[in-house]
Amino acid sequence: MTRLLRDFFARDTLIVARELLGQALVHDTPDGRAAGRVVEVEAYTGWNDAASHGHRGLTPRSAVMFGPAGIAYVYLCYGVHWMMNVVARPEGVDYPAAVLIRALEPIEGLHLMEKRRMGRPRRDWSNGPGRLTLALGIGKAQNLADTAGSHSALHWEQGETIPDESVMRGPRIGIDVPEPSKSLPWRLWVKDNPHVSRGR
DNA sequence: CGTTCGATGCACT
DNA sequence: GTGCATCGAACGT
Repeated sequence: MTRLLRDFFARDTLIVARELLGQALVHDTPDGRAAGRVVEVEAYTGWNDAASHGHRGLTPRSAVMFGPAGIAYVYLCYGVHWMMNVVARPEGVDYPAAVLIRALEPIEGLHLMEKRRMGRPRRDWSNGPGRLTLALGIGKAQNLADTAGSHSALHWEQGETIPDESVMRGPRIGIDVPEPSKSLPWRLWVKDNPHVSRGR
């Protein structure tokens, strides 16, 4: 198994988002290991991205998006759901950027994932940003974790390469559209994969 | 199948 | 005080 290290994340945000498709997100916990293949992501990047938490400048919450690539940005949404991002940006630039992980295909620790998802059907274990964090046991404690460290409990392992013809792109989900930047096609997913989120 | 709507914590104004 | 990068229960087809 080959881990994805700093160099992978220290590149253009859209390149990282594209290449994250097909890679494995792995979390080792006292309960065991659980892992899923990335099948859906969203990029949030740059000063002009009005949908990005970094858009309004550096705040206590968004500071991580201005920091080193490979660090996890985990935050609570709607008071209920934890969302996981990974900081992705070339070195030597100063804008905020991260990739939101929106859906995984379960590949390891299936028993553990089923337990964490309380017996729901397998297809619903990790087909949404708030669901995959439950399935992998990711929460507040993983915010600021270094996913690119060579011994990190939360990390990435090299998976399959998704061919260009299987990569679909469209507007990001759950954001209002008035600002032009919000309709950018920065949601990427694997074509026809049943574990992609439904989107509302 | 589909749609609606309440839950819920916290960063930010 | 306001507004979310959502989910799942509950209801109507």
